[in-house]
Amino acid sequence: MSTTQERTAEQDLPYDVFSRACPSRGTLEHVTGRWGALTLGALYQGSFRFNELRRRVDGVSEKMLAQTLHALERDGLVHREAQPTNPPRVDYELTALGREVAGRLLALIECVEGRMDEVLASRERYDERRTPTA
Amino acid sequence: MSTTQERTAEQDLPYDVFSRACPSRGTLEHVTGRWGALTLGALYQGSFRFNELRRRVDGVSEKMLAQTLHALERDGLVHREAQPTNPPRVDYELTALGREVAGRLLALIECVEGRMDEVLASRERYDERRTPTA
DNA sequence: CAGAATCCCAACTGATACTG
DNA sequence: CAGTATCAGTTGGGATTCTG
Repeated sequence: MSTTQERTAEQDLPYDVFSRACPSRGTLEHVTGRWGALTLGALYQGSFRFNELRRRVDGVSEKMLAQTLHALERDGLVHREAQPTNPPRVDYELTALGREVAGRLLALIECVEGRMDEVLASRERYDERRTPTA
Repeated sequence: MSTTQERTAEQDLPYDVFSRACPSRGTLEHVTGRWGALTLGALYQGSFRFNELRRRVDGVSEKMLAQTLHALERDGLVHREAQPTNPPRVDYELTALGREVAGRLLALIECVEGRMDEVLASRERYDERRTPTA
């Protein structure tokens, strides 16, 4: 083990997502994953029931939404409020922490959406360049 | 077209990532995907060669890094500068667009990293609650 | 060094069906 | 309504090998 601690002079946060073993990687994936991101984005608008969310997040399956909500709840980003009525009613909403994270996420999403024209144009150029002219 | 435009009072961007068919979803996934996010984050620090990036993004395989860089280059977020020398030298850096996106992404990453203690605490509480006391 | 190509397993994902 | 359980198809992703 001659591994010298190659500190890359970034910052001194206790967690470093660039490191393979950091737990923040897992959370980041829950947040940025396909359904995690959209779910957080949807919940930024308010409180919703399970099937309301399913409709808002177009294309998500029951299974994936449940799984996503579990992960986000476990990470403390989403609060699950279940009423023991019949039929059952369960509401999901962001926690304070979740709202913070979702805010940054929304900023990112809006940034990407706002620049999609550039992205699409770039793609065309890229594909053209590679297309065999023959 | 009897579909009533349920405008959820969001904004009038031409792209809506919440919609299944929107191309912004794909780009968002390139950006937020496991390796996409870390790669953009790493490139925010400067220009790097292929293997330098591999070292910075701990755990990424050659294949995934190449694949990730292709997608980001195609989307116009990363610029690839290849010098026809021998041995070859290729540098990757963010485009102006890429820098913008990466900036928001970094804000998100730092937010998550800075709150990991809360996340970890939440996880413990959650797991405890579910653990059969038996 | 910078990558492309191949192989292959594991994980993600989506229907479907079922339960409280 | 709010999920869980199961199964099958697709993709993700790592290790290895090969090329310019």
